[in-house]
Amino acid sequence: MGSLIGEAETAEQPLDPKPLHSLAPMFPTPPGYDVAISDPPFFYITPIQQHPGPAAASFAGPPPQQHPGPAPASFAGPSPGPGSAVPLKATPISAAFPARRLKEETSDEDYTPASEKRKPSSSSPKRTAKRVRQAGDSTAANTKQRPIRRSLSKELAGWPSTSDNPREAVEATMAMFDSLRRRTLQLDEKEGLGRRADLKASVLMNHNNLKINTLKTIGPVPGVEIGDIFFYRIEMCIVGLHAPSMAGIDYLSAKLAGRDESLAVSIISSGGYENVEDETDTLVYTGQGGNSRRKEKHDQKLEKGNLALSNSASKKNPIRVVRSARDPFSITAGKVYIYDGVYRVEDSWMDTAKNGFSVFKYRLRREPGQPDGFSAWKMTDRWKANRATRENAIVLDLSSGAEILPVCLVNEVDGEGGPSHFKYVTGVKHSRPLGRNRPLHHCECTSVCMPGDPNCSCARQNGGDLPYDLDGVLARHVPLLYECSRDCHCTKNCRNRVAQKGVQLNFEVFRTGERGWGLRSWDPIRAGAFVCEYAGQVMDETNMSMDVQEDEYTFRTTCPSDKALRWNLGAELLEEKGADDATAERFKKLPVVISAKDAGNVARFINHSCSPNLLWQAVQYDHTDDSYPHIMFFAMKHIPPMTELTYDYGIRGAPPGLKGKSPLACKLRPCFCGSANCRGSF
DNA sequence: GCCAGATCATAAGT
DNA sequence: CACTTATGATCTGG
Repeated sequence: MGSLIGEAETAEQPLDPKPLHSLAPMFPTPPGYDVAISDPPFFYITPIQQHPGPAAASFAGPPPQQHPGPAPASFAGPSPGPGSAVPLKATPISAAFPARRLKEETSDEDYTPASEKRKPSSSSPKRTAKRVRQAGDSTAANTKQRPIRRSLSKELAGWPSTSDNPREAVEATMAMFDSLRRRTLQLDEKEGLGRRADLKASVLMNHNNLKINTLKTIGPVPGVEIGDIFFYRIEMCIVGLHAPSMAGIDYLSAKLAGRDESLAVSIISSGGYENVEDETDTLVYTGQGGNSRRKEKHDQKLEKGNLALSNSASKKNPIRVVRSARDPFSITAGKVYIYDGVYRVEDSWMDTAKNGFSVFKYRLRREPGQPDGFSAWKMTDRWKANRATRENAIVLDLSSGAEILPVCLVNEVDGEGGPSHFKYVTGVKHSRPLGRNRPLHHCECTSVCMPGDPNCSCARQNGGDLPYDLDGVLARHVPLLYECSRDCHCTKNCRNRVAQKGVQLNFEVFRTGERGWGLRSWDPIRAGAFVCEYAGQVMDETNMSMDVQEDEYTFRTTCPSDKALRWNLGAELLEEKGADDATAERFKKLPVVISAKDAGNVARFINHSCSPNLLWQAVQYDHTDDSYPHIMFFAMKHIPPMTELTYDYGIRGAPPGLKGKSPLACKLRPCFCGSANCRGSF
């Protein structure tokens, strides 16, 4: 077997000295395939697609350069004209489901929720804090598909295309996927069929042509940046970073590559094999196969991904590498995948695994000059293990012990010694007692609240859904969210107690370039995860006199931004009713104003961005005056460690179309968020 | 009570 | 079409 590798290397030796781009024009284009060549070292190859959605039609070269060749035009087919690149216009979602009906064919009419089919014998559900799962799900129930009736065409007008702005397209695609996934999970759990919502969301994406970058590429994928994180393998398929849903090695087959050899394009090091992960610029990767949990173990063969990697060892083409880590906030041993840029195979050999069978080994070296990816994780891991190792720290705990985890204060930019004095508090203080005359809402659930329990009054208060999943991830942005209160009979482990438990992240307040102090986290934050509350003094706006200076430490609700409203897009598409519920009308402007000038928490350092990664969610649990809820921040997208946290401050003063305008028409401040769609001021 | 391994259904490719 | 690849969630046994 070892000689096979040797042969492959020897056979390719004559070609080696040439860089890939000089080889590229020599690739013949097989019938039925288009090969487009851009500047080195990237080229794009695809079979001609039957569904020439804009993803294929408008596919451009790696940013910022545009695709030079005429090849993309040949993908176009009946593609929409410029400016109308909406894949779903021609594809109503009714075509999307049922994705694949299994044997017991059911129509939407005779669809019965599994909860109604449950056997009486299984009526004693296991209720533990950790394994909260509806008992009695049958295999038959698991084959059911949730019907989706709405057409996507209306909602997806203006859907970003990869050619307009690849980054925006990737973010929108990720947001859509996770919104579909979270809502699918929330709905399925109620019926006891909450399995693999990630795959269900992916099928929906696929059948609506919502996947992007479907052409396999060598080198970077447009819009996917080094350091981007993913919480499911399937998320990387959807944005074209790594096509196989399971296999760790993605490659261009010989036929697709238009040559006599396959080439590896992407690998995922997910901990299933004995890979060497210590270094951040090299990786020793084990080939695939022979490791099945279901069948007998055997020697690895030089085929498929292994063969492609061996070919890449002699071709030296760039290979995207995804590393993985344990998700620190998942109670079910979830993983985080981190895109770490491109590597090249340096060496390959055969080895014997611990189980005695032979495996292929590949040493890959990271291309120099790329931004930090996985190495940032190693850095934050070190700081978490020993906070004193944080360089340029001014204060190791800005909260002076008020938070569960210390808040570091660092300045790597200038000579500022720290923010002006304030008192660190973790909650809000009201100037008058609130809703004392009404009893707190509460449920009678024993142990923990369960999805689908018709007797849980907290679920009823939240429109029949528990708002969070088992990991505390928010399913949807809602006008007002009710967590379980101190009068609820459930335990502190109930999944409906999330934001009330306070901050669980390792934060640091840091000096930004142009925006004063900012906030970021040493931990990864997944979309929907709770970040922090806006703490401070709650002001009564009606009594607020004009001379009360509104400053940078004042939180004021505005109508949620478009981005925050569109966070629910996927969820709305799963509803049988219209998606128009999610308009600004549902989110009334609240009178609550919070000043963090004299007293506050980390939230007072969160800067504005027109392209934010946080949204605020009104949450109630400790009083009954719904005009003055807690203001809780949640992640709108997956946020890698050390990324500045921002939210959209909204348009202050009297934005057009908004009634009940603020009496404090305050001066607009210039915006330095630097995003592509920056409004310029806020 | 915890963890490794078993079990199960699954997507997207060859 | 059969087969491979291995995930993610839960279940089971030591």
